[in-house]
Amino acid sequence: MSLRHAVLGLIVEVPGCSGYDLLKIFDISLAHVWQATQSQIYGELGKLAADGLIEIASEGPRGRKEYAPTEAGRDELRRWLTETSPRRVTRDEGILRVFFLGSVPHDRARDYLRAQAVEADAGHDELIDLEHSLDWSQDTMAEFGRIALEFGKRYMAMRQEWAEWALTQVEARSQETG
Amino acid sequence: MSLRHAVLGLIVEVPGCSGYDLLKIFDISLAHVWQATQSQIYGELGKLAADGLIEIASEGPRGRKEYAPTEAGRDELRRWLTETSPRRVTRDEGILRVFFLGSVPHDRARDYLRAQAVEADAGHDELIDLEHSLDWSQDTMAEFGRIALEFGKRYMAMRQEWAEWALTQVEARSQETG
DNA sequence: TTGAGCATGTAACACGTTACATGATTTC
DNA sequence: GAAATCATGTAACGTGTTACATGCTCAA
Repeated sequence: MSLRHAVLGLIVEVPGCSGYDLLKIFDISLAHVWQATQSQIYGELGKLAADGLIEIASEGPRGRKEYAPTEAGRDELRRWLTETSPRRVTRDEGILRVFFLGSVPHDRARDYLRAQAVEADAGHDELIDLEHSLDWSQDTMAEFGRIALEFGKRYMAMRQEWAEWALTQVEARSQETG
Repeated sequence: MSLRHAVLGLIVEVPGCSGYDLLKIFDISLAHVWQATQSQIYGELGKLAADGLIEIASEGPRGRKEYAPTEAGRDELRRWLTETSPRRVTRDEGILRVFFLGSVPHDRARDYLRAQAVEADAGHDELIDLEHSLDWSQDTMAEFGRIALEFGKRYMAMRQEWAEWALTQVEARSQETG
């Protein structure tokens, strides 16, 4: 139930935010960590409110609903963080495809790995831009947000280096076999 | 539809394998790349066969069904690899939690990051064991399997280094604020 | 006044997880 | 003959995606 806790956590960290605000946070700050769609977010807000973990603190123009955590909600967030362990769910289509690159001509495999390197580089740039666009001095998530961002940067750099290394491996093999 | 292509790809690469064999391959070789459950695998095999991308090559004892790809199946695998791009779906509960570590006492946050470092190290060891247990000389996936494995090893190493760096950051901050 | 952006919600479908259910073969 | 392992399948439920549907407010 990570989406539930992602939404709950954001309501705790960003008080007074609405579903619409959350949507932007997911699209920008959490884009590389936990994706969520608009319908998931609104759905989860309704469930969290029904379960008494968050509540509508105020209503604004255009039907805007600003949420705040309840005490039960804060407790649940802490419980999740301290009494449960994250599970590692691994699904990486980019790497999955590598297993099957033997089914396509060598030059196609090389194209693929080159594209992977480019993608990783673009992802790295995206994170640098994000780093510059956020107002860290104001942000309650400043300390741990920076730590998560650093992970993203290292991840993208590693991925790019790996793809470039992989290219050298495939090219060496192409020479051998002709 | 990555699961579909993961199953199809394995039927192409490992001819004569059954659902049961596939299950083991997913649990061992693909554990860090694409998880799948038994019910997903059997379900997908049925759909792939119904769509004419694979077929039952022979039946063994205990109801065992050995599959082989059809020409349409091989074509579809190549089409997937060359004409579509992998999409990056990012969901990492371990990193998600980092965003909310400000909600728990500093020493709990440190415990969490320490556990992350230990987990990454264990994952690295698991991949080393896998590397030693596979018979690379016989394996049709040898070349690209090795490249994927190298990714896993770099990923785990990077993750461990990051968690250890994160710990130093949090510890420095603890000193400052008391 | 019109368009951009704010703001919420639902319905249908696809994908993934857990648990249940069954039975054959081999090995000790 | 009992246990381990091989082997397949389904049902119920939970999560995630896509598309649809609606309406308000503010600024140019």
